[in-house]
Amino acid sequence: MLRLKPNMIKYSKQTRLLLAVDCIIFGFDGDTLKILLIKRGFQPEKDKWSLMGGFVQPAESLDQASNRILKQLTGLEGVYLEQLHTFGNPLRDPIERTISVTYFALIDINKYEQQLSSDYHPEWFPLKRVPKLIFDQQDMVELAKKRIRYKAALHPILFELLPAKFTLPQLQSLYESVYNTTIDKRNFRQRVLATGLLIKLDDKDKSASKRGAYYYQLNMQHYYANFQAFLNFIPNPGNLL
Amino acid sequence: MLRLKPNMIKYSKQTRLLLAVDCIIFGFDGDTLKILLIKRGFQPEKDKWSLMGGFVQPAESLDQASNRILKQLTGLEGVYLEQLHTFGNPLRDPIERTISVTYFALIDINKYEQQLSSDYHPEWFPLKRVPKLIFDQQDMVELAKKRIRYKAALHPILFELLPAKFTLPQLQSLYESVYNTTIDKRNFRQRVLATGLLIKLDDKDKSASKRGAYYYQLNMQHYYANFQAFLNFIPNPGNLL
DNA sequence: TATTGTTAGTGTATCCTAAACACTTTAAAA
DNA sequence: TTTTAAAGTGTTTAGGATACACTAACAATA
Repeated sequence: MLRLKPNMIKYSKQTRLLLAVDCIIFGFDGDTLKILLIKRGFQPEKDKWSLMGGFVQPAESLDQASNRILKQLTGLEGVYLEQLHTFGNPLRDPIERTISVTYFALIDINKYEQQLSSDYHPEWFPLKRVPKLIFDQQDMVELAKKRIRYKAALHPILFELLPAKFTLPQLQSLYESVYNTTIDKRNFRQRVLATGLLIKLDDKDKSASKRGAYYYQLNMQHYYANFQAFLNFIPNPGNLL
Repeated sequence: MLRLKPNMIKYSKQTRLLLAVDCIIFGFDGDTLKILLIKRGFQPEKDKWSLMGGFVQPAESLDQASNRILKQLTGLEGVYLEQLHTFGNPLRDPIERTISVTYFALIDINKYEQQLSSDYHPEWFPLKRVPKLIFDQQDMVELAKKRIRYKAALHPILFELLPAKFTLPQLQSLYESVYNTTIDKRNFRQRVLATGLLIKLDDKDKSASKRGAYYYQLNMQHYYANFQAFLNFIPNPGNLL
């Protein structure tokens, strides 16, 4: 295959722009869906609440950049991270035009809490009480909320917010808080167990009740095989691939 | 509100990158779903089949850029255009790192055919016979195919591919070709008409049969109101907003 | 040790939507 | 008039979603 030296040709007349990645990081504390914000460390808007972000470096892909940024703040690797949308309004950053590729992350909030990332003064905010954010980051958060609801209605992504072992009451509470609704316990258990995605364990979580609730874990085989098909809203999901 | 002069502060140490928009343009000729490709007009890969694209200009947003590019090629404005994904692999363009924000467009192929855009030597290719494309554009097309199938299973976007007046056999043929399947005529009509989205007109299209098929048009009120809810795959779609 | 309080866990009847299924109508062309 | 090709139309059946209420476990307390 033909290889060209980097400087043989250039798109010399075109403008070059700054490119950043911003992460909307979701966590679930057992009760409320939250996002993780930091105090911005540099001008402009220094010390204002902001998403965790950073500039894309010359040798890294966008996925790599988002993983690096997420790790910087949370210490976590290999978590669920998905590209959301790219924001490119010319005036969105008052200093200099900057394109922002946004990603949303779903993390196990317990794993995070063991980490230290004090430089950024991070704080979890319930989705209903997100403070004013810089630039157009409000829009980014809104879009991420929509996307997570949309996607979770069709695919089993919410498990990414729970520990490896979780109980059905925990899972139900998660769904209820994502969709801001209540679900009948019996129907919920029936549907979720019918997917074959869960493996019942022998031990119980006794932290939330005297009786204790059985732990479950994901059947990872089924999880990957049925990720597209989860709640069967789409007929013949194979056709969509 | 505070206004800063452009040069007061700059993110001076960061690398700036080229930013392009590429459009995956879908059309339906009554039989097959197709995409519109051009012969690339400059180096590298001059004269190879390529998506229609262009660099983002300093004063335009990403949406504006995609609309400009789409109009350049097709002459069309106000068509369905949706941001798809941003591709930013460092080596995707061998000359110089270029970020590509992709959009997919759904156009009425008949409106297009009246336009002239000979500079680009554009050609329609059935989705199953797309030629080799430059860079990572093959991936872009694959992703766009997935997205259109995914989205059309939940929202009435496929109407954007048809003329304002269309027949039910045409619509069914469109769905069948998007999902590469066959659908029972009676069930299809029942479901589609039950949405209340279609208004039956008095005249018929006699081009495809002796008997002729009644024309329908969209009820635009319902169309916008029910865009999120179309086929009711998602319960309480209001919750998703 | 009996009672109370709180959460976990379970089954069935009903309804509604999706799927399967075949014949009649229309109108031009032969 | 007969033939041909596509348009148009209803009903039955099956399966999944929804509604719904009581029992079990266990610790704390009286």
